[in-house]
Parts: sequence; structure tokens; C-alpha cells
Amino acid sequence: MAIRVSIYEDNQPLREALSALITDEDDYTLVGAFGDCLHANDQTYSLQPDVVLMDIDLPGRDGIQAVTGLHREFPNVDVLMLTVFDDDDRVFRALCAGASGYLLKQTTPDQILEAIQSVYAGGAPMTPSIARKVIQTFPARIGHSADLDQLTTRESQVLQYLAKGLSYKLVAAELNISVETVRTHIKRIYEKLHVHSVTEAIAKYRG
Amino acid sequence: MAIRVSIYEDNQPLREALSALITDEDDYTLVGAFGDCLHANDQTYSLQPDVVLMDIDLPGRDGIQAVTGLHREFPNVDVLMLTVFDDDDRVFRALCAGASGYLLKQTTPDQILEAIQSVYAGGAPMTPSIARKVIQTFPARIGHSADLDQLTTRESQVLQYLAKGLSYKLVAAELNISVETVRTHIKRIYEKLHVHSVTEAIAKYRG
DNA sequence: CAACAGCTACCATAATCATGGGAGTGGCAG
DNA sequence: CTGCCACTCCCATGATTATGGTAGCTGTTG
Repeated sequence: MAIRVSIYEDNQPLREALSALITDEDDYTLVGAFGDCLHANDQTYSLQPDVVLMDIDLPGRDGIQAVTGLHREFPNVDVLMLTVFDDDDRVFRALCAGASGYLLKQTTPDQILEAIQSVYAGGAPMTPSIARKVIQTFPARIGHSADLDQLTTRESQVLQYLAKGLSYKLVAAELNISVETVRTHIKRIYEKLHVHSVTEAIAKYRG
Repeated sequence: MAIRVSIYEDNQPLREALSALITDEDDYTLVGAFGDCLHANDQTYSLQPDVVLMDIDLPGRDGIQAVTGLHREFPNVDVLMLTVFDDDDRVFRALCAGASGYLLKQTTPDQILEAIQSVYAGGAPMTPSIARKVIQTFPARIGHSADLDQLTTRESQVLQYLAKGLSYKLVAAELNISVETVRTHIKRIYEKLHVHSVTEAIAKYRG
């Protein structure tokens, strides 16, 4: 049985190249190729692909959202993300959303076919560099940036509440201290983490 | 510069085979080969390898513990795990402990060299089946609050950059749009997510 | 074509945050 | 006991963010 593949890629030349690649192989059947993923769920329902190739950066509705929807409705369909960039954050979110693998567009045709085969067989193909990023997100993170360790108990608490989205006022209320004190803690935090805003501090805090 | 490699493998014939493989290649230098990992840290300190090949199943002290120690003391040294079996669970734990990739012992010599090269270049070689296991550990944020899906591509991008700690001004620069436009996007984001500040939005965005 | 969604841009006002300063308390180590 | 650190609090100024309104441009859809 040939593997049924559908493609979502807004770049037309690339979409056609991928389509040709799939079509020319006996072991693969191209069931659809689209320039956007607005109706990915409907299309997946009627075309019944085994594997979906999805560009991560599509106009209108981006690939990550599409993956979220697809994964919820068709957990058995494997989604391979395509991207030009080696963009950590989006890779991470795509994988969280349920993507099964991740390919850079510069991947060779042979590797793409291999990846489709592999994901269909229950694997999760990704380039070594992406794999590295993925495993770096593991709990291991002992490298804690050292800066974080310098925060006192109170400062950490303040930062935690801020990360939850609370304002100074609410943090103060939560910790039963004055807003001014919260300010002071935050000033120290900024000095220690070498940042200048709440969001930066949180970004650093999150690793 | 040749890549400095050390080996930990209790099976003598295999250890010798690996040693020979490394030694025979000009681009690799074998700096040590041992039957146990009891003194892995000391040895790593004195031999200064770039890449360590570590059997996952060593007598006395197993490879995973060794990785934990190595990774803490020498975060720049890459560790490749070796295993006979496609033992998901242990490979998985090794990766958590800080290993950078893993190889089946049945891997061909060429592939082994390639993997060493790849890990040294910042990659994380692993088979698709392990990779799949790895990504399945990702937070399967399914409840995604549905609010998030309502964000348009542009809005998501803005929020992403904010989450990285950038100010409006920097986000604008990053996306090549005016600060005012960033403001507008943020206003929409707030409406859709029902929040009133950047940090709240990020908190919601992070799940 | 008209309506709508998405991206772009500007202005004004109010609220919040950033930064720098000063200051008092209690505890702990030298 | 004295300096140091963590924690607490206050003030003032300037920068940034929040909110609301307005509006042109594009592409899609009914």
C-alpha cells in the first residue's frame, strides 16, 4: 500500500517540486497539495492522507495552528513540519502541538521521502540540529545560567508571580507587602539578571 | 583539528574495534578507551575529549550516571550513548541526563563517524523511533484554551517576540513595521485573550 | 460590488513600569 | 559589635505600556 501524502506549502514552485517528488514515486500517493491550511481538517477528512507535509509559516492561519487542529481530530495522521528557518521557538511549539517530525526545506528529496517513510513507520524524523534543540529543552537544564541562582527567595517569588501575569499591585497583595517593596525586589532582579523589563526577566527565568 | 574522542565500553572486542575505527581516521584522535566509567570525570579532565562514546550498560556504574556527572562538570563535552538494543527507556533517560545523541552498536562504522562529526557540529544524532519518544514527552497542551487559535499569524509573531523579552520598539524593528502597528496587534491580542498586559498574555500563551 | 478580515499606521490620555535616590529593620558571620 | 545581606518602605522623574478612536490598503467571500 502506497503512503498517502498531502502537502501544505504556500510557495508554489516548492509545492510543485514536492508534489512531483511524491507523484513520481510508486510507494507514495499524492492526495492533495494546497497553498494554505485554512481547510486542513476538511481536506484531511476527505482525502485521508497518512502523512501531511505542513509548512510552518503559511499565510492566514499558520501551520502550528493547523497542526493543533489536525492532531486533535486525526491523531493517527502524522504531520511533518517544513521550515526554512531553524527557529527554536516555533519548532518547539509545533512539536507541542503534535507534529511528528521536522524538516528543513533544504533537505534533499531522498531525505524527504525517507522521512515520510520513517514517520509513517512510527518514527520522528528531524535534522540533528533540531534534535539537539529538542533534547536541550529537557528537564536536565542544569546550566541554570548561574544568574538565576543569585536571586534570593523573595526575589524568586516575585518573579514567579510576575511570570503568571500579575501586576506589581497584585504581587504585592499576594505577598502581603507594599508595591514599593515589590519595586525594590524587581530592581534587584534586573541588576542580577542584567535585564530591563519584566518580560525580559521572565524570558531569562524561563531559560 | 582532529576531534578528540574517548570510549567507555566493557565489551573488549567491541572496544577495540571502535578504538581502531577512530585511530585509523585522520580527522579523529582517540584519547582514551576504558572498560568502565568509574573515573570518567577524572579521565575527561585529563584527556580533554571533545566527544565521549559511552556504553549505556556498563558494569559497576552505569553509563547514565556517568553522563549525569560528565554533563554537570563538562557541559561542553558531547556524549554519545552506545547501545545494543533499541532500549527506548534507557536511551531516553540518558538523553535527559545530558547525552547529546545515541548510536546502536549495529550502526555501520561510517555512520558512527558521521554521528561523531554531527554531534561535534552541534547536532544530536538519534534514530527516528527514539526521537518520536522524545517528542511525545512534550507537554500535550490540548486544552489550548481555544483563545490562542484565534490569533492571526502576525499576532502570534508579535506575542512570540514579546515572550522573548523584546519591547514594542524591538518587536517593530524585528518585523519591520511601525511601533504603532505593534500596538494595534497587541490590542487585538488583549481582546482575544481577555488580558490587559504583556505578561498576562505571555502567561496565557505559555499555557 | 459590498462586506469582512487582516495588516498597516497615527494620535491622545491615563496607567503602569523603569531607574535612581534614601532609609529602617532583623539576622548572621567575621 | 560591626559590617553585610535580605527584606521592608517611600519619593520623584522619565519611559513605556494600556486603551480608545480613526483610517487606508489588500485579498477573500458572499
